[in-house]
Amino acid sequence: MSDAALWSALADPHRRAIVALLLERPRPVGEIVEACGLSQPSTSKHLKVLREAGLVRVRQDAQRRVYALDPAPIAALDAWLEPYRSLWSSSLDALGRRLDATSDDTRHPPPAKD
Amino acid sequence: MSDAALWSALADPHRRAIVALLLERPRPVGEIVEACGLSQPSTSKHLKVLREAGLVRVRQDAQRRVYALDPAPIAALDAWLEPYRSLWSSSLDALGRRLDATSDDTRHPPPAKD
DNA sequence: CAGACATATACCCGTCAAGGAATACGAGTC
DNA sequence: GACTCGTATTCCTTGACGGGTATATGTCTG
Repeated sequence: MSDAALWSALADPHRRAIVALLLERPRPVGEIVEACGLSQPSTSKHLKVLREAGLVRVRQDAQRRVYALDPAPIAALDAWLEPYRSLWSSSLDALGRRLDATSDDTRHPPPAKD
Repeated sequence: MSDAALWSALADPHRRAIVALLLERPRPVGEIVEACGLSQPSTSKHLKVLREAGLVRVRQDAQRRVYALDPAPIAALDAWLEPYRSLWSSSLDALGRRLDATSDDTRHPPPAKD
């Protein structure tokens, strides 16, 4: 059920941008507004969607509300595509080019997979 | 083409169901229609969306069109959440570093994991 | 070639989500 | 308490999306 909320929350590019922003560090709303170039109300509404999907949590700091990423739903996504992982672990060679073309930003050194 | 198409394609639960069906084995349209209980045209439209997102490919077999899963876009999804994986794989460590990065502001909150 | 079958497309409609403007709410400050 | 700042919520409009019915396209069979 909340699975649907997770997917529809991440379906929006602005919200994925927000999630990416919060991956770097928690941020107050104003900072997010500036970063994604939307109006403040729109940003707040996106944050509400992310909040209700469980993707972010809020910490109140005076008048500011600092949003931070909650890893659990993204871990659920990882669990979702678990059954599909075998599809490309078997045909890894034919896939390397596609992966290279689509991955935008890999700031991580060789990851401890599995 | 873009990963926007991929996300919006997978945002729909019916399409995720179709993808799950095709994970088991390739299927002709009629079988998919029956399985997800939609009308044939609706199913065809969903299949078109999945096709344009690169998630499925078609093989023509007489009058039938057999749809099969293409693993590449799902692998791209896997690549997308690669930067997030550290959030739960080494949960405490990563969280600690993120909270530490917060104190670049003038204040520094206690690391209240709640 | 006609007719049956499998799938795709066109068209219409209801619903819903996203965006902006205005406004309300809450927390600090004096 | 009044004022200000930061954020959330409401109202409204618009455009995209999903579903269904009807129809077109293409393929096989006789």
